[in-house]
Amino acid sequence: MIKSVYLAVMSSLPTAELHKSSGTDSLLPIQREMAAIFADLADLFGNPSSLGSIYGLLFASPDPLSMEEIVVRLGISTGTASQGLRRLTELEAILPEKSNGERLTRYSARLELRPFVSMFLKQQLMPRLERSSGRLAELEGKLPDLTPDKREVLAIRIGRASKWHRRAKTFLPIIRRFLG
Amino acid sequence: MIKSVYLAVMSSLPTAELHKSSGTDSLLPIQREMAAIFADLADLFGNPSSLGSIYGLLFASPDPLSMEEIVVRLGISTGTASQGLRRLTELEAILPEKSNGERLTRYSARLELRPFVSMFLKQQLMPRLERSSGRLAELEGKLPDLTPDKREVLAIRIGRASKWHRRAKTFLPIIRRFLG
DNA sequence: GCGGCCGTTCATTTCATTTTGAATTGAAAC
DNA sequence: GTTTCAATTCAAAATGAAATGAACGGCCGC
Repeated sequence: MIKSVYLAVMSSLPTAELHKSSGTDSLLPIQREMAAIFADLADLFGNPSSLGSIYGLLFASPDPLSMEEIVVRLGISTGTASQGLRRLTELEAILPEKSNGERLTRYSARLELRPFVSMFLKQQLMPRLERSSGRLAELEGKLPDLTPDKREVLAIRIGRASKWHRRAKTFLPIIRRFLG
Repeated sequence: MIKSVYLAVMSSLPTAELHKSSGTDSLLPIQREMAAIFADLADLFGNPSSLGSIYGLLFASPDPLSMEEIVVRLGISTGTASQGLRRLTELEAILPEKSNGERLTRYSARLELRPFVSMFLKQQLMPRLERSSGRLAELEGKLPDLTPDKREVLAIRIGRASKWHRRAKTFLPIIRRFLG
């Protein structure tokens, strides 16, 4: 039924909430748009868009927000918020802060891009590239089964695919340094 | 029911097919593995894995294959094969060849990586980065609505996100040249 | 024309991923 | 010890992308 974060926020936010802390109102449209922008980017990189929404909201929040506030502002469920906050904390994309005297944890966005990119490359790209180049290497073991003419062709092709992998792997650290 | 390309090929390939052209048999395990490797890579980059399977099969085929042969060898439907072949042809990742005198088209893999990477960057990444940096720029127009203190914080943050985008966009052409 | 084979299309199905929300946990306050 | 409230868990529901396959279109040789 609810089709987007935009609609969710537009429709589900009680007026009371809007005015709880005056001066926050004018921030909402910006937070909403930022959440949407980061949601897009998140799924561009294969993450659930809710991750991006949460990060985007925090990115556009001068002050740390509690999970409750995030749930209300984005119109998402507590389950999604809880899991998203955990994941973002693991990625070191956000910072949980136990504020003095209060029970609840508030979260703020880390503004550096480096940990983000770094984690993505190290956790998503590298392992998969390693695995597929390993499989390519194993494939060479099957070459002796083939007739000589086919063996020659396949040897060349496997070699070429392996070269792609090597190039990609040398590139990752460079990207990491440049964006960090 | 059928859980993977591997199982599909293992279970659904009639023995008759296996022996139609002798000498091709020993190639099959390699083609199967190559299809699986490329299927993984395809979805790593956000493409349907069938695209990767088809390309991988052709990559491990010394001679061009017809759609029918692809369907049989991978155990996929004609619909999937047809769409996959069209897309791969558009991406210039494979080469369709109308062989002399025969009605059917045969396909072979282009072995260069460049068109692949190039198309991916140009068609997938660039447009989305452009769009989100556009949205960020528009966001600056909403800054005047805010109180001065919040305005200052948000201006800095939007500026930072914009910088990320600029960096990413300058990087893409470099990657393209390096991998091409 | 006609017949038959390639290939495409698209409504439907399948499947994996993401989200939900109610029940549960756990820890601080009293 | 009990109450309370933030936060987590997880089975079930919703979503959306991909695959299916039967119906369709069109081209080629005859």
